Amino acid sequence: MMEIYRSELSQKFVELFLEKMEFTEEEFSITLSYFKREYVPRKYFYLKAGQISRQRAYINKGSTRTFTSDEKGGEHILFFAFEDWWVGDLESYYNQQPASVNVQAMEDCELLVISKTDLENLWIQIPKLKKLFEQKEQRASFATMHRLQEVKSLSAEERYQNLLNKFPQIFQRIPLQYIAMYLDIEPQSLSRMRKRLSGK
Amino acid sequence: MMEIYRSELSQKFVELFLEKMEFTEEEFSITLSYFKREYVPRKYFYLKAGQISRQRAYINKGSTRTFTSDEKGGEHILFFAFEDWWVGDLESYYNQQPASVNVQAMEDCELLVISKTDLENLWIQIPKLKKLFEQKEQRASFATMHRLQEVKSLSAEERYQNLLNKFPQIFQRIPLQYIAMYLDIEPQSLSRMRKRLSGK
DNA sequence: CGTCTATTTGAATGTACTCAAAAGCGGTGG
DNA sequence: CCACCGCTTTTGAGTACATTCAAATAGACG
Repeated sequence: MMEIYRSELSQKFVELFLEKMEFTEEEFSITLSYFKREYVPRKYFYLKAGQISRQRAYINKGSTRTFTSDEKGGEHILFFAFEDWWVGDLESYYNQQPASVNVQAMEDCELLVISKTDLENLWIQIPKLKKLFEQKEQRASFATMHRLQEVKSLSAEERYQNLLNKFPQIFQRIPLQYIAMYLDIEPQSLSRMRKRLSGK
Repeated sequence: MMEIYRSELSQKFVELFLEKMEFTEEEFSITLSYFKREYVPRKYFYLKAGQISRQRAYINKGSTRTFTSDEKGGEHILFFAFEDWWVGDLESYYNQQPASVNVQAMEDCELLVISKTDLENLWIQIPKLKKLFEQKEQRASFATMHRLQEVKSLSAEERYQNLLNKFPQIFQRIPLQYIAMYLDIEPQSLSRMRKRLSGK
């Protein structure tokens, strides 16, 4: 049995349970015992559209992109995700239906995952855990709404500035062509835009 | 006390509680006693950005648009809503913070509303009611995700076709200029597009 | 019937796109 | 260590399509 050690966990993961949720050490170690580590090397997929998502995943290390493909081969990035984010397709998870999105590692990823059945057992043992996941889902839902509002009301240039404000290091971790997919413009256009704006 | 009579309710509202949720007649009449009617004439606002949403609203009759305004005065429609839909700003409702969206009647609306405090009391009396609202929230969350995916991956023309497929009667109920805001194109462009596509 | 607003049509403009090629960068193996 | 290869980013030029500005038509409502 591959146990997950405390020392290998991100500080945020420990905080989440011990501080924010006020778990006892025992509750935390029970919880931890249900999680498994999953490594996803750069460019590999954690989830492919069409598959059924049977687990929840926490990013302990690395980054991912969640994207859809259109029939013309174009890819459209809905979200990037970094350490301390949860990723997946919740609709696929809850309805056990094919996922509509892909989740691909942008850097080598170490995920902490828990299967649907394990999680359901676990929150019988520790009821307040259910609240935690409901909270996370609500936040994810609000984030999706914010993203929709952003996409609808801001120009590509404004969205680019927003992204840089939120993640100033983004270009160190995510290649330009993917940032272009996030903004829904061509890499050439992003390159020109970047040049134009950096001269200010 | 303005009681709401069964005969004034849309069939869907009755079905929702009596059939889908398997309420008893008593549970249903308790539930109904908490709801109030609210009339919103065409062009009036049910909710304005900046206000705090303190209730949930069910559209018994009419239609609304949920939209954001940008600093240049542009308006961007996130959703239209018709009979049997729930509208509002959930983030504002749950966090008691200013709403980021506007909800405006596109036709004279009759809403069935329940305040946050009433709903909280009600679902102590009838616990399964909480499940219902959680379900509705989850569906709303998935709908937001679908809309985001649509906005990102389809062209204005494809989104127009989608809209027509989902609501063939849309032009009978929603003026062209608002459909243009939904598609994020200018009314002139929609007019030309419509002409072009109708000739097929 | 007249006024106000919404929609349609026309023509000119601009911005992001496409196609194409050059430059930059990273990794591998000689 | 450097030379080569593949891939990413940048730059250039021409094009297409929605936008803007402007005006004409159509519809709604008193």
